Amino acid sequence: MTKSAPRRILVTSALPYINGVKHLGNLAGSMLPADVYSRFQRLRGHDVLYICATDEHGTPAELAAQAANVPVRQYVDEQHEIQKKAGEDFLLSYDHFGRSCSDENAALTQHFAHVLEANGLIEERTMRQVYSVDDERFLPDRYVEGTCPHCEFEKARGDQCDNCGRLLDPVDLIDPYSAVSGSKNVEVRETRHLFLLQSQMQDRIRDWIEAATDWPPLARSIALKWLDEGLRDRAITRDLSWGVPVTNPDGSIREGFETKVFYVWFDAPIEYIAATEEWAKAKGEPEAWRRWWRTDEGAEEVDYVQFMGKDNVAFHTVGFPVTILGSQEPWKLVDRLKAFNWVTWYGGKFSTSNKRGVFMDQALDLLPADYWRWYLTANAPEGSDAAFTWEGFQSAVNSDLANVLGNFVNRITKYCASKFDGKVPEGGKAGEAESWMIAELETRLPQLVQHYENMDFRKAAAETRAIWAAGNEYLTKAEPWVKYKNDVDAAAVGVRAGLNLAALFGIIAQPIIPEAAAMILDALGVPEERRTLSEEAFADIPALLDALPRGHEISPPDVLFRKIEDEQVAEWTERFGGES
RNA sequence: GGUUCGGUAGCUCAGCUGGUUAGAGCGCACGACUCAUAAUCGUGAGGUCGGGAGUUCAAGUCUCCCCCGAACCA
Repeated sequence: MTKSAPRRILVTSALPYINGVKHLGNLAGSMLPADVYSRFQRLRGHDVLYICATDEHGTPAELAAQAANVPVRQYVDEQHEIQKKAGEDFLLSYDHFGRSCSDENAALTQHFAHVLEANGLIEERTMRQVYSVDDERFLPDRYVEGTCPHCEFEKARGDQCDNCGRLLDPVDLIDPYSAVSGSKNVEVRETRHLFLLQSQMQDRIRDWIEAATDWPPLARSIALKWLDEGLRDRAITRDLSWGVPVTNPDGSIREGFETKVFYVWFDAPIEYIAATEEWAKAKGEPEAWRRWWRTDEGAEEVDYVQFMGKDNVAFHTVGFPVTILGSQEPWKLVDRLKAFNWVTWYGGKFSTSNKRGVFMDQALDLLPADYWRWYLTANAPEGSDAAFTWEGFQSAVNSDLANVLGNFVNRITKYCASKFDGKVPEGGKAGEAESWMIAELETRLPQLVQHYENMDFRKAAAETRAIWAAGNEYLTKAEPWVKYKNDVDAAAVGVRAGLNLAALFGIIAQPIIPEAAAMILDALGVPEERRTLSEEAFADIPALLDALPRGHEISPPDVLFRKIEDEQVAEWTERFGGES
């Protein structure tokens, strides 16, 4: 048997913006699948580093702080803690949950800017931007509103007109006003900014993307589309106070940039690297991050997997790689990329600003994390947008978790407790029913592993469920309660296999529903070192049905999953406005 | 407007490079069982694979046109 060497796998999920607790759509489209994948690979025995962080810079953060009437720093501190807690409560197994406002990120962002400029990829240019006198600030495009020069729609945003759909330049708006304050006291001013000359990187990026043949179609097509349209040079600084200061290589503030910072678009992805530095420092090995990111220091052998919603694909396939490749330094680039569509909410989208949908903290007030994790994984928006419905959620929880898995564990452990003194029984010989079960596992377990490796999460969940369901079928075939009447040894085989199946079901459930899985495994007394999905663990499948030590004592767990009642669905539908 | 992705049983979805009677889960109907969270197991109900045309010995699976939906466009 070949024992494969542990791989080193770096996982990142798109950085949630600092502005408020994320909704279930955000969760399902990046953090959750990244977590499930990380857990799976750890259980395979690989060395996984899962990094995430809050994206804390930018105008929305400043304005939100202003609205809350607190200093920006305080606002982001508070919001970061809230999001960190929400992630922990959802059992997201980050190795580190960092912050893009860290010193590490500031230093690294400045470093990249210096290197890119030295390589001739950054230059200062003058641009014209709308300035709001009353707000005392330059307005980002979408914070300028006015009359569309094309269709005369009166509430066109500076970046695009919602009426005619045309892309706009905010300086072309008629009667512009500030969307921040409503003030019409705005004017166009000239301001100097750093531009990243993406156009010069066009060929390098195309070569790189065309070599990445195993990217999913969604990611590839988005990236190639951008390239086909031609990469544009882009301002990477903004007239703002909250962000990474623009410095010279010696650390002093760059002349003319005293009131400017880098644009979040530029510094946020760099935080993937910087957060790894934060992680390394926190664990007292300040250089440990380098072997994950520097290809000249060991990162060449790392598999780097990124998870994100489809809106982020362009930044990860084109924007960030321009920074990395343009630096001409040996940084790790993404190897595999998994993009998700949206979870929709009764015909529309989840929306943070409109408070549409269910948010992470609210969800956990209703039910434990595992319930949501299961539903959102089994119905992940992989192939297309996926509709969240309370009925679908109820059905997934009641049928898959309570009836198929929960009831299986319950029935076999209770029966063992009542007839075999709560001990894994001795005696008997495996027969036809066991052969059937083994054959099922021999085809299904490898498929399960393959689905995870392919990052097909819906299929992985479906296969997990099919294996659970096969356990119930097995018990029907083995029917120990019938055999018990005449042949206790024959019944013992079924109970023993059933208990071992329960253990196996807990083991394979761990990536998706870690809490319930742990309850099952604890109840059966499965030792930590056996809670693995490694190749060795699945090498001898017949042995899996007789793995628990005979005579070993088990205890039926408490109810693993409580069913969702129709009344609850009705109440939640009412409360969250689920019916449209 | 451009581009991309979808439109398959009541619902949610699988169906690589075209090839026997189009599949799964849920729901539904009927049956079985009783260890179990009225759980489980079995059987079934027969969907013009959005519409039209074409290529082919053969198309849900390729080509073209149309209709509907969604997303993206820095």
